[in-house]
Amino acid sequence: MAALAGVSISTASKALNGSGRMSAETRERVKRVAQEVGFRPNALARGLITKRSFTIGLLTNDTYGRFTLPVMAGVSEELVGHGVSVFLCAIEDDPERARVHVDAMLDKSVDGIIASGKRLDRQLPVDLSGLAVPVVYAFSKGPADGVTLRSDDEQGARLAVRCLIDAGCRRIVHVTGPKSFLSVGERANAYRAAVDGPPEVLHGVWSEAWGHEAVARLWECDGQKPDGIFCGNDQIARGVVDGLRERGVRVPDDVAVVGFDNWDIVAAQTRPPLTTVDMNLKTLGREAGRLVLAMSEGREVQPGIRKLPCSLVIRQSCRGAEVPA
Amino acid sequence: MAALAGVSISTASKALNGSGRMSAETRERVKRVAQEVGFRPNALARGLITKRSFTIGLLTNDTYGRFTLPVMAGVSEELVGHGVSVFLCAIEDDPERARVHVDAMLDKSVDGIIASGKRLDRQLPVDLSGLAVPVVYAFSKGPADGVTLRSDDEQGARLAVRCLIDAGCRRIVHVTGPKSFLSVGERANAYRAAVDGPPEVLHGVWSEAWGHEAVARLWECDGQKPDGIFCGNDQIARGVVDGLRERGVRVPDDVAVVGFDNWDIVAAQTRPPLTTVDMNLKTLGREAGRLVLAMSEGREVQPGIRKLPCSLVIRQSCRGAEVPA
DNA sequence: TCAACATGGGAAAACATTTTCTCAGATCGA
DNA sequence: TCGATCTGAGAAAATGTTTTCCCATGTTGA
Repeated sequence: MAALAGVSISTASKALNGSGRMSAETRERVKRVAQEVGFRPNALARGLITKRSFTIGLLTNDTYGRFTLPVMAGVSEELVGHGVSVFLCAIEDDPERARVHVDAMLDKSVDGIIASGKRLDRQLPVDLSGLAVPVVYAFSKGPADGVTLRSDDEQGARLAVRCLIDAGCRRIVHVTGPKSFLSVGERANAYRAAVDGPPEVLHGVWSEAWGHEAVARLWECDGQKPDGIFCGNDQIARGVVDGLRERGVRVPDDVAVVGFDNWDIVAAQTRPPLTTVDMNLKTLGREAGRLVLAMSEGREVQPGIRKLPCSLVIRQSCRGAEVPA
Repeated sequence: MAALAGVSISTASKALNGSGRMSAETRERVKRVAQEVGFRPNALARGLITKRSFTIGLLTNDTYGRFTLPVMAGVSEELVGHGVSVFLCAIEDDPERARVHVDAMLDKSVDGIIASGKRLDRQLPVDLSGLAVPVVYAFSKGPADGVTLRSDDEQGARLAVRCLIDAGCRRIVHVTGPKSFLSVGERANAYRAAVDGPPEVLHGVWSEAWGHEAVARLWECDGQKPDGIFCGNDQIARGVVDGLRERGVRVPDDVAVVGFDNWDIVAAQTRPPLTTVDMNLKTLGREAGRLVLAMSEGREVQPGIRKLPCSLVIRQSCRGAEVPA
């Protein structure tokens, strides 16, 4: 212990923490010695007395999917700089396992919990309200009086539609996922409001196959063909682009396409690579970390839903403002 | 505290931990009361004295990729049942951040560390040898005297080639990634040993585009065409399948294709869905959790590289034993 | 010169457990 | 009946910090 370098344990503690009273010289000396011997205070002992463990828990039911992965990375990155480590709790929609994880975290006196999921209109299979620790919901549904973070899907959809309009599209249709998803409804509403002509929304499932089929439906009926397609996610967009190519329709020259999610593996490998909406989930994770930290430090945080803006990643399936005027 | 129910604190502790001496009746009573009031010992205080925090750290530099995701889930699932929580440490190949994470974990007295990455021939950008806590390397390169867990890529490749042979293929080529990857060499070696005719290995990058190009090369030279293609990963396989379809070659009837990784989003959406090799990374994660737990409990674990078997997921691009004899 | 006060630093309590000691009473063998 | 052993349970130490007091000594003002 660094106290061997001149002062008592209590003085050393105060020196390192910037509390207590002592000469500037003593404080400096203690700090220097601590630095030299590489002293690191034991977080367990510290946590025992301060009631802060510098630890938070991240609950997620999305262990294979792509949504919470960037969220997790964002949380971890944001917090490590503050000395806070993150417990990863993978629950597979299993209430029992969730309970076990939450209990384990509470035993370890976590300073807060972030609940994260793969759908922002579904709750995790465990009730986190009434816990003694603060909870932040990130890309997951929370209670009405909770602190919730989510992407602004309407704004994202507007971005997509605007990009198509800027590219000169006059007849834009929306091919998207099941109506049961909240975000599907929101994106569709924003699409309807943003588009000039009469809106046309095709609902299906979140797959490439549905993208194919949607193209088939659009092209195999008579009537005017669209010159722009806004897709509910990148998988559908890929199916759409593939379907168009197979029909000899050129993307983006004949029809421009915009996706949603910026799922790199899909968006970048599509021919041509997809212009798509990015929900900035890593930023969302960082924000969740920031908020839960603030709450754990007793700072007041307004409950409610915070919508974080999406951004548009322009690749080649829609070139946006390169419109000829 | 449950000690209010008849006995002293020390007796209560001994009752709940099964240590010390007391009448069976007392022990039962304490346990029952603890259960009733929902008593949960404080892990910080316990860790302070027992030197076990029931906490391990998971270091990964693969925050977007698909490899450590299932590994992480496996670790978390395996350990939570033992009361152990897992610290998620996302380091982006950044030695500085890695250092910070490791320090934070050591401060919190983790019982062990699992180092996980996206390539099993690359070390994480931080030296974990000489730490006071046990380290397990999972899908990441470790030191020679370390405990390392990895997939058995040679066995996986044999599975793939055998499936093609069983499907009746006589001329099988291998389209794979860059030579610089250890696993590429291993899979190629196993392929060469398992195949009947003269081997042919095409190296490229890990992309669909390369799969396309490989098909172009194979079909645009004269000479015998392959009737089976073993691909280095699912993305290449998808490119190959798409390339074949565009040439009017039927899969699997004219040419059977097997991929590697079982990356669901790619393998299942390919037309036809890919038969592919699964590295069972979740199982690998569980095993890593098991090992690090054992080591943290002082049990002896043999250093060395443990290869875990791959399995074959049969979909439609190669139907295996449905060979007509 | 003396009380009042500021300054620097240490002693000890507190945190919630586990673990080692100790000790009174019961049991047992001779 | 007496020492020895066994049994059940509590007291106290220990874990590594932070924090609250407290006490010297020095300084200031009257």
